[in-house]
Amino acid sequence: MQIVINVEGVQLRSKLFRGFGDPNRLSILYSLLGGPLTVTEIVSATGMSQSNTSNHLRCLRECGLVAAEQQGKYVYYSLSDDRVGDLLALGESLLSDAACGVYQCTRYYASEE
Amino acid sequence: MQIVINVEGVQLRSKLFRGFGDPNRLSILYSLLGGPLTVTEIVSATGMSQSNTSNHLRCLRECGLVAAEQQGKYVYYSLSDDRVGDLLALGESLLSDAACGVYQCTRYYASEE
DNA sequence: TAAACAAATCATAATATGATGATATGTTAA
DNA sequence: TTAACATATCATCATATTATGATTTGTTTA
Repeated sequence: MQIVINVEGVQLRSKLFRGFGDPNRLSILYSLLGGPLTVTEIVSATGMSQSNTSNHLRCLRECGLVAAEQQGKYVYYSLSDDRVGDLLALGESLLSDAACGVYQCTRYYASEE
Repeated sequence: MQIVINVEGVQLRSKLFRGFGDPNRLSILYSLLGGPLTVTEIVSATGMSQSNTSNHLRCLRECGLVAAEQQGKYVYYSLSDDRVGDLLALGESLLSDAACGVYQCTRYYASEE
């Protein structure tokens, strides 16, 4: 099997995964697994600042991972597709496997010394 | 459904996805879908420099997404787990859905103006 | 052991990303 | 229309990430 994807295609795909690749965005996605939440609810669920939450929500929204719907003075956010949850679950599965070395990876967010 | 994950757990999970979140690393992973390759083969398959390839391979290796095996003067790299390919496939599925807005996302690797 | 090739590492510079505080916009209800 | 609250945006700074060229380490074969 040989799969060839052009440069543009790879960038597109990496953008999708990068949506999941930040702790704060991932916190937001996890918080939405239970159903739609307002921004204020996401703020209190994640402990992030309002501004930071809004910035990351924009990223997630632009990348199509979450959907926003205004209701009165609230904006409800939700996962845009079941497969977003599926991807999270598959990540869980990979991580829970002892063979996966992510625990030892010190490349990101880890004190190197 | 309510899922609570501590800060450490979220960082761990985001590290996993960040492995997929770079165009060059993703190119490497795609090149390995067809089976194990040596570093030199990956270099020519992806067009990346040897040094850059090696750097990203280290990242992927430390995060447990690929496995390395020395054979003579070559080091063969391969996907460490079928679920790595599954994750790529799930990403494909999400992307192929018109509802997904990744195409419009200009946050990364896109000329804004 | 020396040459030739494969792969990894290192220091550095350029760039991308993320967090913050201040501010602006939008919505409801008094 | 004003006050109060919800959300988004902006400019800026600190930091993380990436790519590069030079160098080093490791392996095989002559």
